[in-house]
Amino acid sequence: MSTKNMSLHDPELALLVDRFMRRIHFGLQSRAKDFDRKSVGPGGGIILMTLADMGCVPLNALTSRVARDKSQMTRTMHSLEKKGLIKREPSPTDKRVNMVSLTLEGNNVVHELMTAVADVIADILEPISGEEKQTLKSLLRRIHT
Amino acid sequence: MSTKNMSLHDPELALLVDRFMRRIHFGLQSRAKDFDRKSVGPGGGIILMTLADMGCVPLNALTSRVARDKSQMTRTMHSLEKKGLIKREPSPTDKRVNMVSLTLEGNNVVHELMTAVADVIADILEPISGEEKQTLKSLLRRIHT
DNA sequence: GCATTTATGTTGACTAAATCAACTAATTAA
DNA sequence: TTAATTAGTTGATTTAGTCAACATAAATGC
Repeated sequence: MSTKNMSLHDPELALLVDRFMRRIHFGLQSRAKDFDRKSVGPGGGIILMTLADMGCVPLNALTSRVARDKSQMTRTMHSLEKKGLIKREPSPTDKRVNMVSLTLEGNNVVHELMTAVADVIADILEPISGEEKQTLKSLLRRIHT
Repeated sequence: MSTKNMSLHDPELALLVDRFMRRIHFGLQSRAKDFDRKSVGPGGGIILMTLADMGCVPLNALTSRVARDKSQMTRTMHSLEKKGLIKREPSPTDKRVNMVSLTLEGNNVVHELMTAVADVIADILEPISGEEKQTLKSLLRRIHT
């Protein structure tokens, strides 16, 4: 209900962003064999990369960062744990919370994953200049604050 | 394998974009009751908005624009058609293709949807200036060319 | 023209992800 | 110390994504 922004055509942004994300998805799929994406599962990749970015954090912090339902998060964590990519340890200060972090193996997988993603994104961003890429990233970064 | 872009941390972009999209998703969900999102279904919204943007197009054009599998697209179309939001008519020049377009009812729904989306996006974009919003949109637009 | 190939769209079977409600246990606030 | 929150899990259900097989129409190549 905010009246602060009256720009008429903002929904276009949703379309553009969705397309962007799906293009990454498609690009990764075609290279899936190159880096064994199956070991991560289609939905696990972003979570692993986010985790690499965050370090060792309470599960609920990760959950809200990636904006997924907590119940689904439990299952994804379980699956990634079974594959030896993440580890969970109870927080010493609060017995409710689980601290999650990447294992060494997880770090390796994330590294491969990031290489593939960077590659796909480089292709997608091909129409804009390097400077513009920086602008794009810094704008998105500032949005999520 | 493109060597044209060596920026080291590009995967971050995937994370940022994913977060952006999920925040829209969440924002819409909380307002779902305001505009009867159920009539559209969780996945139909972007397709309807894209269709509003494209007009009357062959199904395969829409399919590749939204980057979904064609089989899933068939089902989504079927569902939206049952709800009276889109119509399909065989192309006169090519009997294989279906031309899809919004119905009047579909246009109404899209309008409500766009209002809601614009509202959510306005909130998400709150940290950046109006000029920067324009920059963001035009960058994304240029990427998808 | 006729055979081959390619493109559009549909169906079926299957897997993965999202959603929602109910629940336990630990913590905090009243 | 009761009541309300918060973290996380489990179950049931819905929705979406994937992949192969298929029918039909159109384009391509002799």
